[in-house]
Amino acid sequence: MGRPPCCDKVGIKKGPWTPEEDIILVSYIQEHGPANWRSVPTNTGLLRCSKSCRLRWTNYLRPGIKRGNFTPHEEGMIIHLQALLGNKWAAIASYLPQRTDNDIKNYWNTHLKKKIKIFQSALEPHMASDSTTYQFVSKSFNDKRSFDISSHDSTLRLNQTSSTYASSTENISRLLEGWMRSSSPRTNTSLNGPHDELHRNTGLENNSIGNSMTTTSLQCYKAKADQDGGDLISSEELESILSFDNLNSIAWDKSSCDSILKGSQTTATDEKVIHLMHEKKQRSDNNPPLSFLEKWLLDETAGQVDEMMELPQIF
DNA sequence: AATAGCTACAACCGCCACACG
DNA sequence: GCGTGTGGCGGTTGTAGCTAT
Repeated sequence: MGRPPCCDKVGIKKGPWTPEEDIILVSYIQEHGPANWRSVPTNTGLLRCSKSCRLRWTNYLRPGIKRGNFTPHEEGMIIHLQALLGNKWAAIASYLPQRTDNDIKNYWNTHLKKKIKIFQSALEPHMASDSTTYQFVSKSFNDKRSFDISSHDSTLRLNQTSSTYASSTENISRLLEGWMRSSSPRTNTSLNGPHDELHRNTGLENNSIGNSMTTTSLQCYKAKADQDGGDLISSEELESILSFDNLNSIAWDKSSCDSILKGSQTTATDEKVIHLMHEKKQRSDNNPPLSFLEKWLLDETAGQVDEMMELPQIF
């Protein structure tokens, strides 16, 4: 016997919500809070299923939702995070608190995917065989420090970025937790949340960590290494962890890495991770400036492939 | 003016993970 | 440990509005 539907389909209204329905839903939630969705249709008399009520609230009626055009900054973040995380719209949305996952998903499908596709097709004939669109776009963003991060301070903290980007350590921890879950056998999760778990695993105190993505990578690495039994962590996994730092182009400064590790027991793998980070920085330093590509990607009116044909000149 | 095609986005569907009895 | 209910997520669809012919 299959699972019964979330609600009785008979007599359930579908399609666009009317303003009257919205008012009923909003006033109910204002009174009772956004919980126990199953009881919402019954208690409000709405001829909608609980799921529909929840979606209407989370995607449209919830306070603090920003509507309208995406800014170039938001667009850049979506492109970058999508390249990094894939179609994890909820995770991406956690970095844009004013946008819903549905909004971001729609925007990606209707605007950005197209741009990337055109970009990719224009690029393909001219790209070296080991280059990918992601790497290219990623480098482009990194080189431009496009998320308002100064390129001069090697110990940058995320609170120097705009208010919406990676604005909380919780967001970062959530992201890392997701990675931890998918890349290693499931372990007991913390009673106090993933952030606490990270602190426990790394042995580093919250106030000494700050919001540095570099630090976060190291935390993640150490937690992973601890889970796997010390230094049993592959270069590939390390690279994967370190790729988090592409999020905001935190500078790869060896001295800051050393200071981060100060106070915790330094192992051979610690040295390995620092070495890898150093190498990564050197590679990144050698990348040619690609800012015009970023401009093109972020340009609402872009779309002329002709301009892209200029690409080989810079390679 | 009519209509075919396209675009944007709200809403729906199905699946999954987790909590709970 | 198992079955069930619920909420969350990502993919897809439906449709209103716009544009081109």
